[in-house]
Amino acid sequence: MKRDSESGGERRPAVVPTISQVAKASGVSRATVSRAFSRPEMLTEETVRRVKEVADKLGYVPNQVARALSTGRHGNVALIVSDVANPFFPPLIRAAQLRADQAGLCVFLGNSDEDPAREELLVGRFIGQVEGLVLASSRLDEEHIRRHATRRPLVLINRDIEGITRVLIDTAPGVAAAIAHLDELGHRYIAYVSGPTTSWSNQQRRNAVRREAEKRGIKVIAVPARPPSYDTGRLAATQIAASGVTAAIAFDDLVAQGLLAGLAALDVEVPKSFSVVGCDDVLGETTYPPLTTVSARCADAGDVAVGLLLSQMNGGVSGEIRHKLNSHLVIRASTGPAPAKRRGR
Amino acid sequence: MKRDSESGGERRPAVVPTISQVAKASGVSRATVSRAFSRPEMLTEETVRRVKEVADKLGYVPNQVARALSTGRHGNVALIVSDVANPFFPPLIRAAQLRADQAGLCVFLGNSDEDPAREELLVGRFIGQVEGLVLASSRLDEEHIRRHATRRPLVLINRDIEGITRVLIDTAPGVAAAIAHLDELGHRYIAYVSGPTTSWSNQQRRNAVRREAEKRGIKVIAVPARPPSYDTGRLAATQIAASGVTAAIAFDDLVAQGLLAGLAALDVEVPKSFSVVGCDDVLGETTYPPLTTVSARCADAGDVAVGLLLSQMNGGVSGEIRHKLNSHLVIRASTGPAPAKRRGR
DNA sequence: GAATGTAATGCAACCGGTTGCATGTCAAGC
DNA sequence: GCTTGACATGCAACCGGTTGCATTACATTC
Repeated sequence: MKRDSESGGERRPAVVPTISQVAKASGVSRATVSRAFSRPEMLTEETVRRVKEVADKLGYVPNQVARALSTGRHGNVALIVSDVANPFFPPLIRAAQLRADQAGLCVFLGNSDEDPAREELLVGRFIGQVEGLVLASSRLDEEHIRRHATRRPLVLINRDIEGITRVLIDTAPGVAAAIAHLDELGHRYIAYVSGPTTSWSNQQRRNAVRREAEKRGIKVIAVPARPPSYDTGRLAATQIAASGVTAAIAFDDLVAQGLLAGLAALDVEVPKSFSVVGCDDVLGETTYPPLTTVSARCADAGDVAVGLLLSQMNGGVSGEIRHKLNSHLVIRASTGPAPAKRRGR
Repeated sequence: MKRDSESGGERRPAVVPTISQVAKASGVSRATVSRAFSRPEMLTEETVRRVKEVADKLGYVPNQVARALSTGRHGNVALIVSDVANPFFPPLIRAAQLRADQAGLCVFLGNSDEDPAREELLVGRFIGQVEGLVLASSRLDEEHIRRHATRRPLVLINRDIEGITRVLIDTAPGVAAAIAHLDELGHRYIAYVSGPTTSWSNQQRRNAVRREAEKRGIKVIAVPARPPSYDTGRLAATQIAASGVTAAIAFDDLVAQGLLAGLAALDVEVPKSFSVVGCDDVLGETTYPPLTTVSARCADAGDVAVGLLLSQMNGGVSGEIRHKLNSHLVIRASTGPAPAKRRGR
């Protein structure tokens, strides 16, 4: 009763009851109250019931910070990404959140803005209050990452460092399928619109394109779009249209989308006279025309990474884990038969 | 010297030195070490220098959790959004992060998935370890929000509750400008493609459309797209094309983009025979054709919200704040003169 | 040279939980 | 009836910082 706030007064922040108040009010020791919440099996059912009842009435809720101080378990994890605003990340973030939520964990989000120094700063701020870290597309150098990994369980996404748990989105199969798809459509001369040279993903994609094209006797040229974005993709259109290729595979969907726009501006019709393939499948059907792309399951990466982190936090996994996520080609409407006049160049 | 890790051994998690170890190593009391970091002006320069030097050598870094326990300042804030994956939010999140970073704060991100119960759960988990909260497009009922606001500084985005600090993206001016723009182009009969009825933004936009259209003698019909998304926008195209209107204003860019796709599928040319206006300006020029839209400065909302939160956390602001962010129309290529045959319906 | 004031540092309690160990209670076993 | 053990609970130290107050050292003033 006394807790019902009368309409009107009561402006100061409602004071949160502590374990001591619950102890006094229910006539037991602080230790017993603590155990009623964290180790109820040690107590009589009756005691637990009584304590919880009193706690409820008082509005008591255990203080996470205090608990963390004595146990070292904060119930928090950190997720650091290179750019929240890149459409690749939101689904990943969302999935990671979901998984963490299910485990009752809170997640800190960090945005490194592609800057290693910033990323290092964030790790420093987080590491004291989290039980584990996920670094997505980390730009830190290997030495730093290794050091952090000795302090806390740490999982990498799309970064391949031996000895550290990592989940890698393996776009090679999807890219290979894309080349095969273009081959079947009669394209014999294509372009790879490449992303950041330091990016693991870009290296992997570029290599997959080269390998598969060579196998099929398809000629490939590389055209840069750096940093990868809608704008750089659009700018690449001129060079690509002039090169004589009949199709292009872009580093990611954003670049592909820019390329579509650039081609449209040059009156190159897609897919009638030119084919475009994206990568990541983060734009769905929202491009015009809907983009044929390598679906990279970026959401799964977030989910799996947090899952691995959890098992590392609990079990203390033995041995390193290198989790590969598969990819596949999604065919939409931006690819079509190579135009006759250009076929075989 | 003894701390230099020999290359080789040393596999166990590097133990973090505590204030006591620094105290012993530098021959001062724990209190002095503490002050060297949090109140250096109380100490001799010489002492501060010595202590910090030792601390550096040991790799000491103050434990945030312990500090929070005794001071109540955790250095954390929480940001809860209704859907990370909605393109409206990433720029907002990014800006909020940036602002928090500058203040040395860590940010928890929560994703309510449009579910009030989930949102409530998240708030409960966060509130014990943050100094303040930002709720963007909160789906909680007013009573809950008020209660949380008594416990911690709290700022709302796009939610208008009297007495609680809030930042509102005022799209009315931009929407009015859009109607004026359509009016000038000769459109006399248009559609509003509406979003969630419970959304403050939707109510505001719908009202602005009605008011301005009425003022200009333009006839408006409402067509729902719920939940607002690319798909519902696309589906709305049929009904809209059949209605005889010559232009549509969509609840947000995503819906507008879907509408563009739907119209294209019906062979309705935009902007030649139909005009489309979006809202939020989160897609930039990436649609085809580039979308005329009401630019809503969603990034600013994140920045301002955290700014207000900070001042509330520090100063304890007096009086309520209702911060409005302006909007303006960005004209791109999805709007054009009303087709003659339809003009004047 | 003693009294006074001020600045630098130390002592110890405190924040709100957790947990190893000691204590107390009660029932079963001999 | 006394020993033994299992179980429930309490005591008190601890996690790693912060901070009010006491103490010490030193400079200033008369």
